[in-house]
Amino acid sequence: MNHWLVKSEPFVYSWDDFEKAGRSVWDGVRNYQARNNLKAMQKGDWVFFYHSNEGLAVVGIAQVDREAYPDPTTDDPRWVVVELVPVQKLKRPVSLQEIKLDNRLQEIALIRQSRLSVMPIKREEFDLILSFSNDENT
DNA sequence: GCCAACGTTGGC
DNA sequence: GCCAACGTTGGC
Repeated sequence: MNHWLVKSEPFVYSWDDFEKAGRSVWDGVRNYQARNNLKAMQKGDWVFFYHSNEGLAVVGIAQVDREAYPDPTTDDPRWVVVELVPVQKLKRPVSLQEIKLDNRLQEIALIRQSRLSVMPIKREEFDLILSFSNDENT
């Protein structure tokens, strides 16, 4: 069981769009590192849904429902997609700022490698961010 | 809107 | 195989 974080620009595809649709084919990834992460996803893995550019926060939890297969939006065989389903919206969004402020989260790719759009995240980091969202005071 | 970081491309 | 030029992403 692995944990991941994917980014989406909310004015292109937001958590609400995702929830409304009930499922998403995660296409358009054109970066090898991100692609390799997509390929490593297994059905049932947990995935944080992060709003980039606007919002700048983790907003919800998704789950991998279908593992990598060729990206139907291109003939190029190098690229793949996975299918995600929404699990639940976070009680409150956890902002990038908060993540940056916590010593225990300094190693996550969201900070270290800000341009990567699909990244692995450690279980402890996942749990910590999740605990932030359940804490009204932060 | 700007710019830093980083990936990709192409000339040599 | 190196590196300059260029494009893209994403935070600020």
